[in-house]
Amino acid sequence: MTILEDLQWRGLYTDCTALDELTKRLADSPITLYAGFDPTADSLHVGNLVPLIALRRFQNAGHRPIALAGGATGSIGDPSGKKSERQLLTKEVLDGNIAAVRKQLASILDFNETLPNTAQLVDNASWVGPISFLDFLRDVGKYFTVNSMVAKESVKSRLGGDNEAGISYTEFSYMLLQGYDFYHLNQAENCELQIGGSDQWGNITVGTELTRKKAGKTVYGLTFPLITNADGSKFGKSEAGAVWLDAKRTSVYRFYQYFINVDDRDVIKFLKYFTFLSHEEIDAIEAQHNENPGARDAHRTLAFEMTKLVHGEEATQDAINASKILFGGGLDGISENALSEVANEIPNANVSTTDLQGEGVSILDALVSSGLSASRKNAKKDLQGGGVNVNNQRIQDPQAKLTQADVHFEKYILLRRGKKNYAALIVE
RNA sequence: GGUAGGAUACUCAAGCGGCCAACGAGGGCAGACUGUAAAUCUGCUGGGGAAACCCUACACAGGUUCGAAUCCUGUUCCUACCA
Repeated sequence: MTILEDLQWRGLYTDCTALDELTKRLADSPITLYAGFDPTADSLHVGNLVPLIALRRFQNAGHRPIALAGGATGSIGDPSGKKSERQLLTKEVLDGNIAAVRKQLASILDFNETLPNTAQLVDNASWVGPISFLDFLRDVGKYFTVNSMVAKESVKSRLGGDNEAGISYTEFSYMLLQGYDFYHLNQAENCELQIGGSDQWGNITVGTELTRKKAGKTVYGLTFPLITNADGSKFGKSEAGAVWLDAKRTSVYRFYQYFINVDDRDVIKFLKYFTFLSHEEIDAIEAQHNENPGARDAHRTLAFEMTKLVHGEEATQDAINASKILFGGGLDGISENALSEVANEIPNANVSTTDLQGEGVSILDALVSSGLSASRKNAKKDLQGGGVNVNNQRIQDPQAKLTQADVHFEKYILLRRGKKNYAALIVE
């Protein structure tokens, strides 16, 4: 099965600039391809994984992937899929973001230099930066009519009668920069294919056009569908915000839990999108899932594979162990080791022994300091609604105090809000 | 530049000078049912307080009034029509 057939089977194919030609080209010999990542934050999030993993799929198939960190394009702001103008990032923020994102790109792709198709990281600021505005207008701008640019979806949606948000000249120019990247990579690295989400179609075709017009060469564009959740919510967002790849922003435990909680209707789709499992393996999981969805085997596999890919095997095992304990029943008979492991995986806060003695610590304060509730007021409502558990026992009295009696192994108190939000108080 | 209209909580959106911490919808959170799923039903959704109640909020700054999200003045920003 070819790489394109694999992508199609996985539902990762939306469009291609010239499918038949690309199919032939890929069959012919290894190709160099790239995908771009704009450093809009100091970490990638799970939504960025599709193109990144796709690069890896190509690499596994013998092709040479280039991950582009958009130091230049990121400073402009991509209008694609945005309803309004974006806030520009400062140079310092951008530099910090690029450094952080680079590391994450590097963890998914194989940078082993002994490979003939070792991955490569580039920053478009290195070639866009030196170009003068005048040169850019003459060498790139000249190849495009405003008419065709205005017709792109990313621009059109900002010009429509109802949407008066408008678009700045800066963001309008974004597509030219991205198009120039493709041309540059074709010249410098013989890159012949750009991949990206379907919202990137317009930007990608600017690149294929520019390369054809300027260099007389045919290069290809390939897009994936945008990931959607069955319930209409945004993929990659949890109640705590985006699900980041950086463990400091989204703990490994939370990352694992995000995938455990995926809607049944999405789980097989996501296995295809995100994992490197074979078709046979996925088919088997799907059969099992349809047979007995309550077993949640598909979810467990998805969460395991994803967490392992991003955070490594060891951290994943810790997250799984913590999940087993927290969702496996009561705390009775739990060992000190197990509890301590759990306490370190989930959000935690400290309390002092002296505070627990005598009067004790107000349950409300504990909920707030552990981050489970936004305010005392809120904590009270959670409490009265029956959503708060201490050591897995429901507490409803807002006056309740935590004392030494609640402490396990002289060190831990386990708090829970709702069904799945845990936090640990660590006594010191 | 002229004229008219608008700015309300996460979003949309209602709001008679007192009964407005502000209708309703969506979203979110929680409870029940479940499988850490979906659907459904119920409650909650500014902060402090055990509570009575207090504080902060309806673009910003002032004013009228016993009392303002609601009336007046100025400012800023948006929108439509005209130029």
